[in-house]
Order: sequence, then C-alpha cells, then structure tokens
Amino acid sequence: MGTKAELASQTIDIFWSTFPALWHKVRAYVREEAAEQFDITPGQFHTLRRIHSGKNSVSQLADAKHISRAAISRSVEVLVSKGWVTRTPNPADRRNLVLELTAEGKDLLRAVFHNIGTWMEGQLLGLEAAELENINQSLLNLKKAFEPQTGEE
Amino acid sequence: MGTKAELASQTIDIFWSTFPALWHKVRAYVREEAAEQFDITPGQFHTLRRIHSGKNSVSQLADAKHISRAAISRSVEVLVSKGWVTRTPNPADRRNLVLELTAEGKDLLRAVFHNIGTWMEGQLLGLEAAELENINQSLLNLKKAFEPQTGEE
DNA sequence: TTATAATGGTTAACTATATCAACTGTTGCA
DNA sequence: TGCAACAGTTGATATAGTTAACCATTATAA
Repeated sequence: MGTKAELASQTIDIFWSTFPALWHKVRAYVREEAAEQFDITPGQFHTLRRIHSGKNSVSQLADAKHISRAAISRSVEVLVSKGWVTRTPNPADRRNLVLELTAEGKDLLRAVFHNIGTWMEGQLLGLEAAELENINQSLLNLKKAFEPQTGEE
Repeated sequence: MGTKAELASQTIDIFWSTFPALWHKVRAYVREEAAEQFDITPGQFHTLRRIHSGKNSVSQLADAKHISRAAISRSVEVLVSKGWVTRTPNPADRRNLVLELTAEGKDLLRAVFHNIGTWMEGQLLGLEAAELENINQSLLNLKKAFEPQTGEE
C-alpha cells in the first residue's frame, strides 16, 4: 500500500480515461483522411506500417498485433492485390514468404504519415516544450513497462 | 524550426512506435481474459465501459468512438440481449433511449476491470514512482492536446 | 534414417463490426 | 402548418477477427 501502488492505480484510471479516446480519435482520422484519399482502411494502414517497421512475415505480424495468422494472411492478401506489398519466397526457409512494401506502398505510407503528422503536430503545439519532453519519456517508459520481461511472458 | 517543433516531431515518432503496440496488447488481454470468462468481445467491453462513464445514448457513444450510429445501435442491441444494458425511453425527448448498465453489467465491468487492473499493476510496478507520476501527468496532457478546442473542430 | 512434431502460411465456415442508404418517429423552427 | 434536423433501427455489403483443417517444409530425436 505504498505510494508506488497508489500511483500505479492512478495510472490505470488515467489510462482508461485517456488512452482509448485518443486511440479512437487517431483511428477515426486515419479512416476519414486516408480512406478518402487512398482507399485504405485503418487496419490495412496499420499492417502496412508494421511491415515498413520491419515485421516482414505473416507470423511476425500476427505476433506484433496479437491476432491469428489467418487474419493477417487475409489482410496481407488485400495489400498484395492492391499492389502495395510483395510476397517473395525465402530460399533459406521455403515455408516463409518475405513481405516487402512496393514503391507505391512506400509512397502511400509516406503520404498518410505526412497527412496525419501535420494534424498531430498542430494539436501538440498547444503544449509546452517541457510537457512534450515528459510525454516522450513517459511513452517510452510505458512501453518498457509492458514489454515482455526476460524469462517471462 | 524551434525546439518545440522538433519535440513535437519526436513525439509523433514515439507515438507510432509505442501507442499502437500498447493498445493492441491491452486489447489482446481483454480478448483473451474477458472473452474466456465472460463471453464478451473487446468492442462490447469498451461500449459497456463508455456507458458506465456517462455516455448514455447511441448518439453520444457514436460521437465518443467516432463511428456511425448504426454500428453503435447494433452493438448496444447485443449488450441489451445479454442483459447488461437497458434502453429506457426518455419522456423529455421521445426520440431518445437512455442507456444504463444493469446490475449484471456493472458486476461484469467491475470484474473485468479488476482482472485487467491486476495485470496492468503488475507491469507498472516495474517502473519508479517518479516515472509513474510523469506518465500520469503526460497522459492527461496528451488528452488535453487532442481535445476539441473552444470554437474549433 | 526415418518417423514425428513444430512451423509458416492458406483456406473454409462462422461471427462481429464497420460502412452507407433508406426508413420511422419525434422535435424544433420559421 | 410544414419542413428540416435529430435519434435510432434495419438492410445490404465489406472487413476483420475466431477456430479448425490442411499443405509443405524444417527441426528433432529414436
């Protein structure tokens, strides 16, 4: 019942009152802007984003998003059919298909990021520099707290 | 090109590398635990959560989640059919149906929150007290930054 | 070496959740 | 009065998730 447990309990309350609303707001922005300009759904955008950040197989994507391989497989199928992603057999392990963004996929991702980034920056500039620094550090700490511990999970 | 713009740009990068992963992790936890114990999907849980926090009509829920009234209407229908929510005609405006949690709905929500809270607290206790304080303040600031401005949006 | 288990990926059948468009009923306003 | 706006539902459709079953390949181990 020390101060730390109390703080953690506060964090949880604050998490629920801030995180989902913010997430849904960003997702709604993606839906409105990106869907209108590029015919891409939020889910497809996020899959594209994760491929870009190095998750280059169906299994890796499934692990990252904590959903089934079947769901990712279909999602990737759509991205391939739209010409944004390629599936290349991996000679070193012929079960594996390596995913990569096409030039069009990269362009699209860049455009959507730029679009959303402009909007987000406009919102964030309402804060003070010191507040932004704290946010940056805090998000990284939050991520660290929820990362799989060595030897566990 | 001041420091503040640079910080905001960093914040956006950090946002993308932390926020979605964390959100999907929490969502996955809800899916596994809550679904198994209470036969409730993450989406239903979040709708229940928002009704509990005071969004007591289909329209308010649609605004809060930034999705269509039609989608919320169907989601609420499920919650009603499962006995977790009631729809009561509002005498002051007979177009409006007031949503409320039933006792079962409240119990369920409490149980799921307790379940997830225990898990989250375990994760958060890996951080220092000062880090938790910063996280609490930062999440509130982040929310503030993305709240509709007076006279805009 | 050879059977068996585990991995990577797809497909099928199903359910949940989102869209838009069309609709009913009610309210507000000119 | 008459019409526009609002609250909510329903139908048709698309996307996204589940589990189970399956194929091909790779890893393990008797």
